[in-house]
Amino acid sequence: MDVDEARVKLLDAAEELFYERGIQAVGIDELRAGAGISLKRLYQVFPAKQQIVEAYLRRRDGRWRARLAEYVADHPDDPIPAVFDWLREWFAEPGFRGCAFVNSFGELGSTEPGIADVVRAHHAAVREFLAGLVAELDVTDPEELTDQLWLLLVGSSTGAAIAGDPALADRARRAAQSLAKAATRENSVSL
Amino acid sequence: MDVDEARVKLLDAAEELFYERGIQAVGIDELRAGAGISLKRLYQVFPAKQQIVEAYLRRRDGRWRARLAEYVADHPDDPIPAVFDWLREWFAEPGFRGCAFVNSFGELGSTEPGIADVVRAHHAAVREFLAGLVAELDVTDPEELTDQLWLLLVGSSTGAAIAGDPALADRARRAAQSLAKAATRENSVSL
DNA sequence: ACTCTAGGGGAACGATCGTTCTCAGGGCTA
DNA sequence: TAGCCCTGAGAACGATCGTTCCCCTAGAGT
Repeated sequence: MDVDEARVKLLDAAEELFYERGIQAVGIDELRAGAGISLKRLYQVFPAKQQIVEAYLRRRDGRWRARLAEYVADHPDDPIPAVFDWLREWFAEPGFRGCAFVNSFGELGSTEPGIADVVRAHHAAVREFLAGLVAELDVTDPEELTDQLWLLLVGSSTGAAIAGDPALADRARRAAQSLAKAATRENSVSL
Repeated sequence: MDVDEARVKLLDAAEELFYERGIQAVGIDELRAGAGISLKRLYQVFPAKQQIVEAYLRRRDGRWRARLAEYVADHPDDPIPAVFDWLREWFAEPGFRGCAFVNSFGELGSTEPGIADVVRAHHAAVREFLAGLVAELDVTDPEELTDQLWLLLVGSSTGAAIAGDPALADRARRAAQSLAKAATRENSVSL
């Protein structure tokens, strides 16, 4: 087992354990056991727990947005509703526990600036993705609609976790469509 | 200093410290020092930290909803926009760090069932409050609009904390108005 | 004035955490 | 085969946590 393989196994274990139970609730030794590596290897790959946390969040950011982008690319006719269709699938996955970045921010955002930075970067990137979808539409205020879609995405992720109701994605989906329709120049002109 | 006074001082310190830095990051001794009471008193009032946490969340739930309800009652002409006006004021307060319940849920929701229960109760109560406002309107699907307003509330609270932008309340406010208008029976009939 | 008791300050305890250190073993080269 | 270095397993360390215990003082009641 070389360093690269250990890194992958460690991040796999970190993702599973940190997301399920929170960051501070998972100890280094549990991480080591979950990854099936030795403590020496672990500290060789990441010299401190905080770096494991940030690497976990960064990898999850990339994978999460890639999955979303892939789903949306597969539904080019209705990209914005597709976002919320994909969210609904995500909400219904076993072990869904809300947005890992929101959770991490609530737990450590005020204590560990590095974590707060990763969380802000993730949400900025998600917002940029949504901005790309909005740019395809002819809306009077793209920034406004982008932020509103982002609010629905964040709200439904968090709300679905707390209420335990994946159907909130459908509520958000219809809200998004309604807002998008109201924002289109075509619509406001025709009225 | 009697027990009741110690309880109040303790919850005041708990609210300030837990909200600012997270629950696990604040130790019992820091809580004791912040409240200005002795360790003996502290354990006389609450026999365990977990009970302090739940009492803190319960008191915050009541106070937060009372402040919101009072503000909305003072603006009877536009109750739903008033919700988001009040949110904007809250977001702009120094030390705003998002929804205490969302943060606590992310930190300990999967580990401490008692905390998860308080968080769910808070959000259910907020939803009920919004449902009362929606009930004043003549909408075709009150449940749908209630959930959508709730998503905007949760999303803007969390989003404003992460993005550090109180103006997201305005985005949410206009989204809420747009959704409410689109949902009214009057509007759908006139089209 | 003497006793009794409640309360404050803070040491002590046991558990757990992140991190470092020790040591034995096993594959490599000479 | 002998020496060497890297690794794995896990003990050890120092810090910190929640909680309990001890000791001393101060004030009320007789």
